[in-house]
Amino acid sequence: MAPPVLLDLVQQGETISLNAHETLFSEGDPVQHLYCVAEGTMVLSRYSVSGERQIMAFLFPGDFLGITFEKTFILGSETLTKCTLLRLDHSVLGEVAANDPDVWQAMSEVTWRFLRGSMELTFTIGRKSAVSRIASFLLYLSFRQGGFSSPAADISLPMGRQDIGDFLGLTIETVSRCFTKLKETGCIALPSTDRVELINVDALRAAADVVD
Amino acid sequence: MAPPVLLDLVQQGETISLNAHETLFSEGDPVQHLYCVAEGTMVLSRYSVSGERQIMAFLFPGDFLGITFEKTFILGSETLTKCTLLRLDHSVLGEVAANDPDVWQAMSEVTWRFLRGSMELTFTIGRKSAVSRIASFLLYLSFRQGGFSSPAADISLPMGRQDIGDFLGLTIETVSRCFTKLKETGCIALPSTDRVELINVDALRAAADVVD
DNA sequence: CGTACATTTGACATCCTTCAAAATGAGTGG
DNA sequence: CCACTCATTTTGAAGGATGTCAAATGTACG
Repeated sequence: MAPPVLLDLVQQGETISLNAHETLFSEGDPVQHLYCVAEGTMVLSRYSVSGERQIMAFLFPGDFLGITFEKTFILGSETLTKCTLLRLDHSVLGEVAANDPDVWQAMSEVTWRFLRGSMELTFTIGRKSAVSRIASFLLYLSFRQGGFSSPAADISLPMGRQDIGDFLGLTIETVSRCFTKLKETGCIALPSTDRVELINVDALRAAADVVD
Repeated sequence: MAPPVLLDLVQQGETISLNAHETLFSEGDPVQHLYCVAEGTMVLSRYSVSGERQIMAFLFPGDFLGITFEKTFILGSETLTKCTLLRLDHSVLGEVAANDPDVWQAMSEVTWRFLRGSMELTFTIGRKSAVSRIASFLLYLSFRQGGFSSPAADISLPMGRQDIGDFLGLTIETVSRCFTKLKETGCIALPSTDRVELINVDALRAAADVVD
């Protein structure tokens, strides 16, 4: 899934470790490194003046951070769990990219994947009810954790309810109520607070309004 | 604002004209051309299975369409007004880009600008009230129409209330009510249905929750 | 076992939507 | 130039979905 060219590159860099709920960089920090998540889960987010957080993306192993042509980060990044990351100096990336069009290609590919995700999120938040948003989110996690050919039926939730709410534009209470509702309607089971089993995927897809 | 390299390129192509409310391309169509809006206003949008429209961006003169590495469009495009566009075959773009890193650079720049806009929209829809969304939207138009150094105080609305609603995740009624509310609070004046005057920009900024 | 924190549930308020009707505005023919 | 018609916008009233506030339950960790 992740472009091999970039993986190769980033594996030449250093490995860094972070604990859960640490900040890797903040909005406005100068862009110095290209990162790749090796283990753990992170978020990219933006805060309003009043301190509200909008999570723009969840990042899982294989995802990149810092693929940008901006001088400063327009999003902040925090860990949700313990994480290990691969890090490459941006100047090195620049040098390599100047001589290797494949690197440009790969960077564009990653950027476009991110853009698609961003538009998907806009669509989800703009046009869907709370239950639909949660259902969509669970299907998204299912794909991310199992791959597109074999979506996972047993999902882990490395993020808390607050994080999910900050992603989908909902409050924790609403998130919780929607989980309960999906459980009651037989779409999912909740064996524990950080785990979801997809019981009836068709019904879940219908709830997410992605019927085809 | 628009990268000169791309403008030069696209000016070598053909000029096409469209009437108001025509479709330039639809979601899923093969990407064959790079377009640049010369005159008029357009939208990029996506439809849900139930036929609801989410507008992802408004396009004004100088904006590009079809800067993508995908084979097919992931968004559809429609005109709001009479438009003229400059069109360049994508194969030509590919050839030039292969030899000229400046073109890649410019394309990335445009992509990132679009991405920033997309995240701005996510933030607006996810975290703001109806009035805040409308206020933010008006400030956005003010910048687009006057430039960042001299935002316009007299704004034209080439889009209808439905379009604004489809952009901000609101109904036409709510959009209308918010306009009325902003008028009543002295932030704006509505000399006609497609025109807005910014009376009290500070108050509007406060309403938009972008105080700094 | 006990504390601290996250999640769930409940009751109520609020905002936005929905449905319906009135007002406004643009285009057309008399 | 004025009346007529159609589409769009505005306004009103009522309902519903989500947010807010508060309490209870559940879970992790010392």
